[in-house]
Amino acid sequence: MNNKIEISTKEKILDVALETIQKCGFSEMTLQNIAEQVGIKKPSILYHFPSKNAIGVAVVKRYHEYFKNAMKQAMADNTKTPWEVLDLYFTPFRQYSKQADRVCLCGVLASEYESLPEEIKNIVNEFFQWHHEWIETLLEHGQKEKVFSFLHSKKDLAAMFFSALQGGLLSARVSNNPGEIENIINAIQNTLKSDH
Amino acid sequence: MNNKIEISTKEKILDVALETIQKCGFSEMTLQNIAEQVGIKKPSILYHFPSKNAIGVAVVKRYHEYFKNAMKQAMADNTKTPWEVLDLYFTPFRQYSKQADRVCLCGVLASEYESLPEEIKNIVNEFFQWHHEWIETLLEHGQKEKVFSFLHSKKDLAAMFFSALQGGLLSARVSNNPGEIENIINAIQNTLKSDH
DNA sequence: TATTGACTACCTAATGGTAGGTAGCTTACT
DNA sequence: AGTAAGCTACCTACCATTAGGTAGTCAATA
Repeated sequence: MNNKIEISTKEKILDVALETIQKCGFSEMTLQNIAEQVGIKKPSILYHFPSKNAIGVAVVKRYHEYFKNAMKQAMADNTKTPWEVLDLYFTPFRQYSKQADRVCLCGVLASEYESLPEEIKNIVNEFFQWHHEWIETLLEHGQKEKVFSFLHSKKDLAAMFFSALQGGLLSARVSNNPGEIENIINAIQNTLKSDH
Repeated sequence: MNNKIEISTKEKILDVALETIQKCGFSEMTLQNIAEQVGIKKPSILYHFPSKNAIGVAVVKRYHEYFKNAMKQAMADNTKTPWEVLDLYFTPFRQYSKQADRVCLCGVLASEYESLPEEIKNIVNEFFQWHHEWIETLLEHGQKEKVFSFLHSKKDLAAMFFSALQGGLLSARVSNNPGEIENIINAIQNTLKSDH
């Protein structure tokens, strides 16, 4: 019996690719580098994926799906308060920030947007849209249940919160201050308690 | 007499380099591309700058100086209210957003931070720090003069505002919605009017 | 024995950068 | 004033390296 969880080469490639893009961007991600980190030779990468772009597409799709699934679960759980759901939403941002040198994948891709292949652009676009809408939905939910209280439009707030998280990760890394994302999270939470 | 404002080749190189980085990132900026856009050949670029990295350094320095000077002027002008100074601060963000395909130079560089030469990292770091501090100073100033009113700590707010602007530019470009930065600006302004 | 997953060897294009040369303008000296 | 030296701003030609990607091979496995 093999107790180890076998991670397929394909998954390993995606893991390494994700990390590389989060650290240095898509255009700095090279097949050679991935190969070395995975422990195989460059052409073997192209056995698992037809091209570099295809790796990019797979990474972003998987990333996006992760968020969607995690939040779908959180929303489905009726025992969770909006505050708890919100906190769960912060989790990956907190995690990446803690690693200090990683930021949101789609934040990076948004930075090099104009040079991305069309297919990746589209997923990044969907990612941004989905997050805006999801936050808006959560705000609405929390407002109805009278746990969130805020003054501005849900749309403006959702835009600001998501943008602040994206920018916050960048700022935390540049300043080498992983705790900075907590400042952002504090500010977001306080904005939703503006009934004093 | 020559009425035309002569832009030196050196300045032209920096202009093109700035635009390219804002659109596609530092690692996508190539000497070949710059040369074509400036209208000279690749090796001539290296007559004006010793290396690609040196171009990067010069671009970021100039960019940072621009902000510092503009805000120094605005602060020195005593006829300007904090609201007006804040609005002036938003100007470049509005401008880049309007062009739809450009975002903040240092936002992009923050995205590819881990692959940047040390010298550029340092300036980007300074840039972020300067903006955080500058916003904090403005908030303090506006609070003292009782034109801004807000609930959270100045530090948290400054972090959130700056990060939101950075992220907002990314979001606006990805969503192809230049107006999105206005949502962010609205949310920021409203947060400073929380006395109702 | 057919398939899977890796390999070696190689290709073309593009990258940052170098070497060496040249037309045209300034400056300095006789 | 004429000319020689030197500088400026560009050029062509080239180099080593690396990029993504291809062709063909080989060994283990099911």
